[in-house]
Amino acid sequence: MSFAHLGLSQKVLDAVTAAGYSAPTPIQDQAIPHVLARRDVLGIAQTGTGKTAAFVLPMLTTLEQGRARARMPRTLILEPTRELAAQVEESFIKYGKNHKLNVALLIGGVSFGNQDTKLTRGVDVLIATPGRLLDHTERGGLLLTGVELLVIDEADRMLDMGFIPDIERICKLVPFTRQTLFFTATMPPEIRRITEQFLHNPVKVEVSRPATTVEAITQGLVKSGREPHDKREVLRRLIRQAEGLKNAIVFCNRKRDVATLHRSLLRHKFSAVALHGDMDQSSRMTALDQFRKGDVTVLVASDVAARGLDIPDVSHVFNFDVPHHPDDYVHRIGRTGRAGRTGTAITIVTSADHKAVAAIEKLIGRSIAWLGAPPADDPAEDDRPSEPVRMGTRAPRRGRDTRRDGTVADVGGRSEPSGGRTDAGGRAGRGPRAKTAPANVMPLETARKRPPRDDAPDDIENYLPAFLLRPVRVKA
DNA sequence: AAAAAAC
Repeated sequence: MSFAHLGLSQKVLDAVTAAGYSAPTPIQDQAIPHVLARRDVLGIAQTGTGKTAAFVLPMLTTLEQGRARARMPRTLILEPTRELAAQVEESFIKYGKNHKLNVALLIGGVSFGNQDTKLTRGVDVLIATPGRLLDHTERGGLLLTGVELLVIDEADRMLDMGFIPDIERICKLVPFTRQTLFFTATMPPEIRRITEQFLHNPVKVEVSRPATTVEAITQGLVKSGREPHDKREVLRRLIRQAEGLKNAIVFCNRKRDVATLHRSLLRHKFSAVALHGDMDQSSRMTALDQFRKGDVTVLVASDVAARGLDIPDVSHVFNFDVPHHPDDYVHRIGRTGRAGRTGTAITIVTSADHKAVAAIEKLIGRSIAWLGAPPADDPAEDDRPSEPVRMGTRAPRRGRDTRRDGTVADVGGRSEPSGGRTDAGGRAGRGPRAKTAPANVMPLETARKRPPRDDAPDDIENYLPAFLLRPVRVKA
């Protein structure tokens, strides 16, 4: 089997050969001839199946005829996240190296100016996330009336993210006569409805999911205490003791936990970057780039990285938190064990997570083995700072973005050196510490018969000024 | 229960 019989142009075939590919994947084999025949395609496939090239290659061939007009893109590709959009752009650059096509990326978080200049020059391929695309159309800088081919990628994820109304709006802005390529990993009823509405007599192309949860990935569960610092310690041991660890993605459920864990890992001298949706776009790009190139070993990420991201050679996935939705588990661990390689996925489980684990095991239809807790690899290992904490000349500001532990809620993925900050886990949840109440306030626990919360603030917030405890007369 | 995406 080769690419030669699919009907692709010589320019495209040359680029494919130059990229080192010789045989099409099943989805490429099945979809490309139909795309070239200008049929609508409903592709049921996940990332890792070669889905992107299945539309990029025939699009390049088709676009060799004709020219783009100002502000009227010839083709439009919709992606749910900025990273996926950028990934598709890279694919066009790679396979379009023998073409002179204008490709524009319309995503949020970057300036309008450059995007607008490109649109004015005329683009053959427009790759966009829905929000920024609609923004451009509303400003009048973009007309979708010339779109000959529309690609809706990762449709089920768009649904999860609430993008379907946007997608419906966009579909109404492009000509009825366009060709539509629609890709989804699953077919929930809402997606089925959309396909009936927007596809005309589509060819259905379905490929089995790549070996994700089965043979390619070794899965395991590891017990941990519930406190974040317990989990961080378990994670560090897992990373240090992992066999054949080349690089790893660590997933957290929340963005701020991504930021905290990232800083903690840096403090412990791990080579790590963070990726989540509250980081500015250039930091997101840099982080992903450094991880892809192998400049850093660990990517700490939210679920923005769980689906679709193509990083072919991730040896380990660690779930710092058990994902709330079992589907997310499958997507997360699917970042490893790709492209015929094997991978390891280890999930840190606390006593609060057993229901979520049961839901995951039910979904994947098998139980996941419990691995023994990793032994301490260094007796001195604990969650304290690896060097004495030097306080800066100014006390850390306790503003909106600064938490009790002195860490900042989001550093935009920049690597902060370890000095000068207090340890994120140094005190977190270690139980009550000796109180030194200011003379004029009464300890809260004296005032109320309630033990201090584990995670209660250490300082003034833990005390109630005495005057507040005096009885107050309220007139009825 | 959270994340993602527009200024």
